[in-house]
Amino acid sequence: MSEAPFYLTTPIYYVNDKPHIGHAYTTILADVLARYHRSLGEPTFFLTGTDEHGQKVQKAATERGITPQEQCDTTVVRFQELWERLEITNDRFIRTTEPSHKKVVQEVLQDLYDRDLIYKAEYIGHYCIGCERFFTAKDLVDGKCPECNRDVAEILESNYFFRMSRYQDWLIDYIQTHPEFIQPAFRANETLGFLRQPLGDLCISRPKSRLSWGIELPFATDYVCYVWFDALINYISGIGYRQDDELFRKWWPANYHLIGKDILTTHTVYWPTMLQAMNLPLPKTIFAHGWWLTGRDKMSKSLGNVINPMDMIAKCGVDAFRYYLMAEMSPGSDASFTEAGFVSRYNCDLANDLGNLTSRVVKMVLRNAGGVIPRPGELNDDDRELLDAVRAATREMPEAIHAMKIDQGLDSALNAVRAGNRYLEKTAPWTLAKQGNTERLHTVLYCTAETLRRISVLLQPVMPRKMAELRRILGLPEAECETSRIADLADESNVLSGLAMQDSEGLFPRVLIEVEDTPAAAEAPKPAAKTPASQKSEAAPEGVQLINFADFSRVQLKTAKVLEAEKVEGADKLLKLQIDVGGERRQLVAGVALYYTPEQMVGKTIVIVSNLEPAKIRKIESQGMLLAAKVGNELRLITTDGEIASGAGVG
RNA sequence: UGCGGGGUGGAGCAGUGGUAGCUCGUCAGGCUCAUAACCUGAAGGCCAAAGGUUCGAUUCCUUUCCCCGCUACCA
Repeated sequence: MSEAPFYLTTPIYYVNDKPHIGHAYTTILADVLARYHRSLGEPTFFLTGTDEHGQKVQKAATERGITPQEQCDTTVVRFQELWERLEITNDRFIRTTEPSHKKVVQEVLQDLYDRDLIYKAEYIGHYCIGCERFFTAKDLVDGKCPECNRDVAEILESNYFFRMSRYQDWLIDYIQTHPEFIQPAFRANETLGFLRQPLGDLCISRPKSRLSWGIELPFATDYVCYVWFDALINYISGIGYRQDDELFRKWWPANYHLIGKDILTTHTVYWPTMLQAMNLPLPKTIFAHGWWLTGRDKMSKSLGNVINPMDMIAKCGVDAFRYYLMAEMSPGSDASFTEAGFVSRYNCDLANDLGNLTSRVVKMVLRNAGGVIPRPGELNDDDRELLDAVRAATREMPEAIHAMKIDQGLDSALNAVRAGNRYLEKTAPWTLAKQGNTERLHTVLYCTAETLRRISVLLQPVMPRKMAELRRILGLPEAECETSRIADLADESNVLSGLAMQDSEGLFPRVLIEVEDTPAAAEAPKPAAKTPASQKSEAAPEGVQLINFADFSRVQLKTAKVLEAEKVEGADKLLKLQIDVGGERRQLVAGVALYYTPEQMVGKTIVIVSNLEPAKIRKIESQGMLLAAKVGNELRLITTDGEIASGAGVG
């Protein structure tokens, strides 16, 4: 087997975040990969950790009246405990507040500064006193604070910049000549698309007056290092860069940086240019995975549809949770997380196929072979067919792992399990027992047990606890239960015969779906529990949602008279209207410019939604919405049949 | 509006320049060792649409339509 070292990382998670399924998925994926590579006999190093500097930590600490470091120390355990619970076997957990990391960051900064790769520049910033926040010119709306719409103060600010722009052409060339560098391939295209625009220099500092919780710039002690520059360096500071050369040389460059697709640019643009500036080789592959969706929406806290990993673990256990995440998503694309899908996969793959196969073998060995795994006789074609199916899975699993197609590897393993159930059906050991055909019976029981043993090895990286339990059931010595290596499966000597099989309550007991299961609801992806807002009405046919009168009454429709109308500068679909609503003057922005000229609008009586919350369109406030009928390329205003006072209620 | 992703049998998803595959579901049958499980068989797809490249495309190219995310001149 390969002796090449294998180094992989997850992003470091922001310590102030609450762990959610996105964190859990990335980390479990990394853990599964790490375990597989160890299982294949490769020296492996798996790094994860937390990003602990920045505004949010500082703010949270201030609110709680503790130091930022204390804030980090109390929140970091949320990740550490979850990883322990999820059986994560990272070799190191790096925190960006560790002295060793800070030292490395400072040395890198000093080195780049000495080589004129970091420089100081001044620019105008905009500060909102009310919000206590800075904005760039681009952020402002009508020259005002985008948050509170108040005036902002212009402040001359200085910061330090990394000369990222000079690496643009080099990076484009590198990405084009290294197809394995950014995976999946379409993410490389995305990065190249980003690089078609001129690449600016990267601001890497914040004045301490604005942000004090960070790593001090060694050449400018009134500044701290800002976000990514500090965080990205963890990938090398965590394995001994500028601390232990031998260690660093052993692991760098990384085989994989696993990331979510949301932080693609930082990893495929910022980080490579930083490494190039440091004269370090680039990681072999940056792999961006997709997101877990519930129904149609991205899982996010703001949508309130986060599935708490812990909830699902409580239901079926950590191993099943890991299995589901790995089997259900093809790494790279998005996938849906539904409770129904979870339970279905658990019952089908784990309970019915694997758990049940185990149970069948256990019961027959206990009943028909005195509880001891028997010695096989001559193998016939059926036996060889089964063992070949297992060998195929043993071959396909490493291929799948190296191609980052874990879902397919698991499918191969499950195919071997199904072959086991098929084999029992074909050889019918229960009949052999009745016939007293002991030799054949023993051979069949042995082959099935051996199949289970090998499958336990193939699936151990995904389900470490349950596969250890399976190995215990097979009577393997305790020392061999917790760890196993695919690399050892090449040796096919008979290790099971003579072992005392242990009875089992059931490896994966079936679970019942608790959710109410109308046929339609079972088919459609279920929204996660507790998403009242997204639940569509169930009575309405074909997606039309019925509302009751009370719902309708909430919408206030009124007549209005158009007083003035003008085109919105730089927008070809919008008109800005001044209207009269029963004596009240309002401004309204309407997307009707393609159908009505401003002159046509003036004097018209229109119908508006008068209690719609104001919104900004093209930075212009719109206080309501006019009604119009539209089909295809035609649009007609809704107006009244004859004159009526403006401000009249419509209903 | 722009960028990105996607449209494959009832559902969820793989996949490949050369007879279209998996899981679930459905229907029929079998078995009874087993976790109301397991096994066999069947039905069900012109791989979104139209062009093009090719000896040949679901797979490559172009255009169109639809869906999703972000975005936007939806409000």
